[in-house]
Amino acid sequence: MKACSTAKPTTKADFRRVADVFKALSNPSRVMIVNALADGEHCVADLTSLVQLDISTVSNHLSVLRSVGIVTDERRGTQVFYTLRKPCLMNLFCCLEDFHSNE
Amino acid sequence: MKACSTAKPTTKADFRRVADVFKALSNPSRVMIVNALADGEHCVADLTSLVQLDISTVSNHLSVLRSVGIVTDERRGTQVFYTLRKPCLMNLFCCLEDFHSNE
DNA sequence: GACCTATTTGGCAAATTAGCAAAATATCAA
DNA sequence: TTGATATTTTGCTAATTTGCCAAATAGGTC
Repeated sequence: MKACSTAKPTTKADFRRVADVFKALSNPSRVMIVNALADGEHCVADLTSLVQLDISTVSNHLSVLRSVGIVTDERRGTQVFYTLRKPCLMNLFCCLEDFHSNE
Repeated sequence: MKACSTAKPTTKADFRRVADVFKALSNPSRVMIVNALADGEHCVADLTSLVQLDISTVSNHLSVLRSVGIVTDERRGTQVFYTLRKPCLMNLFCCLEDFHSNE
């Protein structure tokens, strides 16, 4: 409800950057991962058993999310834990949810 | 700030649907269009001169946005006016903006 | 060293992409 | 009906991107 604290995108580069973030979210498995991380951090193995893909594939998905700043990683021992860096994304999920059910 | 009124995505189809919406936003020109529509409706010709592409290309971009429910169209005379159907997207733009500038 | 977890790299086939041009459609007006 | 304007649809191209896995590599622990 509150206004933007910063300016809207204006330059070509701005729009590309925003688009890149959306592109990172344009894959079902990655959406699934983000959704899971909304409840708290998870290690790669956890996320792998969640999305049921090869661990290298999941690692690649995570690097896509990381590259646009959606998640952060933190190594703790032999494991790497991922955290959702932009919880505001979950509000978006709310906003989008009724897309399909809309008249 | 307020909680989700509906449930989070759970099924494979849910996640694909959400991902599809993001995919529609994964193109700079389409982001530009959505951004413009945030200020009010625009006809196709207006949007065409905004993004500087062939009108048929713009029309295709609009149909992508329409297909996932982000915009609606309304014919008025010979022109077709497009409206942003999910203003909540603009909140997201706010949320995303500082992605690149983040540490 | 052995062992576990995760990342990187390379490769592949398939799918998707953005764009334009030309043809088709729609609306209005003369 | 003819013509003008606005938009959409279709067909096509070339280029890019995709998701995935397997193998190799790296980092950490014991």
